[in-house]
Amino acid sequence: MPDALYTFENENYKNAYRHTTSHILAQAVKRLFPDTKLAIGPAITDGFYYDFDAPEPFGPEVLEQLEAEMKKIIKEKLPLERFELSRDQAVALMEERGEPYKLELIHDLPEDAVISFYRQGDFVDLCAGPHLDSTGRVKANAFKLTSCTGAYWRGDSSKKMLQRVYGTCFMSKDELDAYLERVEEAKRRDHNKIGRELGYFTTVDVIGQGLPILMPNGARVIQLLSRFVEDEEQRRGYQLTKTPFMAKRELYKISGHWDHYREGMFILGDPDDETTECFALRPMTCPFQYQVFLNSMRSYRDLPMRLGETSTLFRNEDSGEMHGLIRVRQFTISEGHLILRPDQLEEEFKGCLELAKFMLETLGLEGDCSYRFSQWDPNNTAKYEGTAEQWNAAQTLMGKILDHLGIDYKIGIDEAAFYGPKLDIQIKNVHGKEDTLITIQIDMLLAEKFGMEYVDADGSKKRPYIIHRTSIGCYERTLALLLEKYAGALPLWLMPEQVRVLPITDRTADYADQITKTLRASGFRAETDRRSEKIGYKIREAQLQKIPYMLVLGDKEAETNTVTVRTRAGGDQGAMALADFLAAITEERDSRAIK
RNA sequence: GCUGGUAUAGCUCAGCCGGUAGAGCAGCGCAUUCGUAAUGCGCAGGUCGUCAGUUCGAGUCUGACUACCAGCUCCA
Repeated sequence: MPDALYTFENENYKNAYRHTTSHILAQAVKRLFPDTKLAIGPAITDGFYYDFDAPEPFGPEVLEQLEAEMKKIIKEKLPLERFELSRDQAVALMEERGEPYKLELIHDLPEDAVISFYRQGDFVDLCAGPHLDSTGRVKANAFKLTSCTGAYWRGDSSKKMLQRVYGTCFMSKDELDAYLERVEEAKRRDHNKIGRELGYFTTVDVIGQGLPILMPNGARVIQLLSRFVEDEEQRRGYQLTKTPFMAKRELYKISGHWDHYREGMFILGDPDDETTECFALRPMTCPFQYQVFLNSMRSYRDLPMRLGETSTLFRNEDSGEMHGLIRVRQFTISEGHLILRPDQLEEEFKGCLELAKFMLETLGLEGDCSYRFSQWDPNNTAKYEGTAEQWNAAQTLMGKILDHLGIDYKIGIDEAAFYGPKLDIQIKNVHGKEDTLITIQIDMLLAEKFGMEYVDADGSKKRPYIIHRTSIGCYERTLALLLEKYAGALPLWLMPEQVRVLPITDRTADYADQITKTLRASGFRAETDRRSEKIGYKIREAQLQKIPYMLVLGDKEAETNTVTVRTRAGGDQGAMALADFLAAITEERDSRAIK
């Protein structure tokens, strides 16, 4: 039998190994805290977890005690034995052992399901398996319990919150250490850390949760990104709009937001008093941009109408949801709506996708993204507008387009917008948590609600289709992911400060200023560091700030009218004529090169 | 919203059993004029997140609130 069978290269073996470790954890918990009830404990991407209903939450000290107990269980080399029971026997066993969560799981199994258990010593768990044959197979020095947090039973926030213990395990201590080091390295790139340290954003208690202040560096990057998007959209036939940040409640009643999204909106006024005016800050741009289309009678010749807006939105997220720049209550998005004839849908959808891909490629993020076809949940229709027929039609159409375009996607049930299915472009942050960066949505419902129509070639009035889309997503989130991707060393064209000019002595400070002036005249963001500090000190500071280019200027350079170039990644590059340096960085900037 | 954790100078962190606040870095001043990741000396900087409570006395103990972090749930 090939050795690879019993390594982590074998996905099945890895999962069985980690799943068995989770059982060892559960056994340790039962030994130390016998009143604890068991929920579930699967293997996951980076390890495993087990959910418990424990009388007391597990703190860090308890995790250490549990690790010690787990080592004992490993040493005992307990064999894992599988056995099957009839439904009645299974229920009786779990009742006897006092495991209400397991009883609920058994109850939900299909009538004809095989009900299997695994036993290791005094510990028995309802489990489909598979497992290793002995607890002794798990390496006692290559596992770690990483955290304990809350998690809802069955992922349902209306159900009880349990204690979830996360852990990881490998087949050697070296692999465990390497994994833990990777996690630490990822944390060092966390935008929430470096974004604050490097002056991209901050938060302030008195302003409130989810309302970050963009500092000069962050504001600059977002300005550069939004200019880039607006120019690119203009090139691709978009018209620019600028619509209000708020509207009367009546607008949201038409769009359906009042019924489906009220909890997510900031409302100004008493929403229940119909005798007074009530406003709400906009959580989306759609109903506002539709007014542009509605402004006059539209011909089939006017379509497609592509509307773009750098649009600030407000969403009243629950208090625990905010995270750095990734999840906030006010954000600005590259929003747009395309109003179309049905025959234009596929072509325009493709155009939106090409634009999104162009943006992602330019930023260097494309390789980190995955696609999700977000559909409604036919069992949860209250969340959605429209009929099953309308949803099926929209989703079938979208599925066809995605297949034509050869998009490799996974399906997300109950992930749709309330008005239609979405293609979400997903990306993971440094913690491995996935968020939507870009979304393209087909909407066959709102045009009807707003009475949008165009006059077709035969003179009859027709209902247009609408695509909702972003091209680069929302700027705050995109900035966060860029900071993480590049650990703060953004591509030259996006760097808030592109060149730092460093005179070695006061004698060359004026020459340095002259160079800075020339660079600025060519549109570069450059600063002179005129302080009376040693060159090593100035370089260190510029390096820590990830400045792409440093120009080190001493008497030699001033005399020969040259600049000595240092790059943040490559160190000293030697002396050259300013014109040559300028030509090189102009090319790098204008091509939006990723270095 | 839920679970757990955290909150001391701009930043990173000390501060014991409750007795009135400490360091390094950053900042400012002076000296230094230096060739590729930290020059030296000095100065200044804090209603210990906020509000209550216990106590002769609270950074330290208790409660509520606010914000931040991780996870859950929810979402761009």
